[in-house]
Amino acid sequence: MASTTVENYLKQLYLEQQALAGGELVPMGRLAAAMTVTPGTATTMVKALAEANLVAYEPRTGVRLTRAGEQLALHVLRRHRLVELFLVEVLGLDWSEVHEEAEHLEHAISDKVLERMDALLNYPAVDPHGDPIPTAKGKVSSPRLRTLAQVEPGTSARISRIADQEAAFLQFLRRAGLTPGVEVGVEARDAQADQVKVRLGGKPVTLGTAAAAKILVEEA
Amino acid sequence: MASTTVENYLKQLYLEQQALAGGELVPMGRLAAAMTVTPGTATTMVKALAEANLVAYEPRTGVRLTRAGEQLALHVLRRHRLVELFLVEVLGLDWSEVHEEAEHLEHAISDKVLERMDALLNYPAVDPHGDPIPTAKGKVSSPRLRTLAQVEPGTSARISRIADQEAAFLQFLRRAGLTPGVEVGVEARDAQADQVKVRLGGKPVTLGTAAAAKILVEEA
DNA sequence: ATCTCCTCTTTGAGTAGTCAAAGTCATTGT
DNA sequence: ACAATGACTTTGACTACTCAAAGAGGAGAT
Repeated sequence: MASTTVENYLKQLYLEQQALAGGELVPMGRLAAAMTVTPGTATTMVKALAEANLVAYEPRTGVRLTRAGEQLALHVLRRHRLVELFLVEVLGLDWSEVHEEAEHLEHAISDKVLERMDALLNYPAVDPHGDPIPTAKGKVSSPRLRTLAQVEPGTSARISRIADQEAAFLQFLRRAGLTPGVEVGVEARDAQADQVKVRLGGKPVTLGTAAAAKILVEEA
Repeated sequence: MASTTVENYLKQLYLEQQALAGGELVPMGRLAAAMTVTPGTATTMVKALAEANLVAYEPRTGVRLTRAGEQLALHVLRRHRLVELFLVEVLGLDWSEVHEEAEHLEHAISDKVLERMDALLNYPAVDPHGDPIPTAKGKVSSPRLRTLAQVEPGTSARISRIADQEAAFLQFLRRAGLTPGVEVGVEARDAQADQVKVRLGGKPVTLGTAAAAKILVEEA
């Protein structure tokens, strides 16, 4: 069985790979930063993961999950995201706090309990942040989404996913009403002022480009 | 924060202390057996716990929880038992399998989640096996109960608690209908044949003394 | 009174994960 | 072309937990 630590490395590696999009290798520095360990620690760990055939490692270049590693990572992610939704839907916790909780629970939940939660939640497709929940078989749907910063002014879009788990950011979004499912109209975009102006249900909201880039949308 | 390992030692020590009843020290051998580690490992660990003022340790005699250690143990036990009940009541798991699940979850649940579960379950007093759930403040009610093996033939009693978490034993009890809350009449007791005959709702059941001793009852 | 046995403790060693700091390598700028 | 820079790897060391095996202590049997 994979230890909690191994599960975390694989999960983080999966997320970094996604962030890189293309088939590139994840540089060690990124992985080390994501895991908040020193680079030496990441190197040591990755060598062990490569030994176990969970990753392919190119020294001084980077690292990538093998199929086996990816399956394991997706299983961890499935637990994480189902737990998050469960905490919100069943226990009534706030959107902004479930990520931290799930970070621990994802390693302690058996498959049996996981499938019960899945059934109780009626086999949901996405977690409270709009992130897709991998299936038990390890499949994820990941539609290509644009960010709110890329939407042409004058058009509107539906928020589908938040690409940041920071509690403070999520609390801001909830207060602003910028939650998955909500329809927003983009009014103006100003690269110089680093701003995007949107309108939701009549109310205007101004966001920095960096914040808008963390809000993924489907265009109408 | 106490590690998972430390939490388990404290919890097990609490349970062993209870089993001993009197104020005696728990011998190292018992603790080592309960933790399924070698005696040397238990000695090492107990010395570390004593250093942290969680236990009082008398070399070659035994070990006992300090007040601080007991509070921590009760907090772990509270998590364990609330989780068990939650798994049965909310996720519909079987009585016999929740102990194992809770064994892992008890270390991953935050206070916030715990209190939500407590509220959702309407502040229960006992877990699915009839074991009392300590309060958040660390109080436990432990009424003096007799075992089914001690009940006088001719009288009847109500099952209140099962002092064994073995899945196979619990499955047997469920099939036999010997679950907490059930009223049984004791018909005969035979020390020589090592048997207790009971009747529940008309049906007769015969148990060995050892099994009957693991069923705690309130007498009518 | 002492021998025996069993229980407990000590010692030496190993695994998993981590860091600090020294060493190596490739790229980048001149 | 080559020195400087920054990213990565290596090395040595530490913590937490564990076991196997050798050593010590005490309680009962003779």
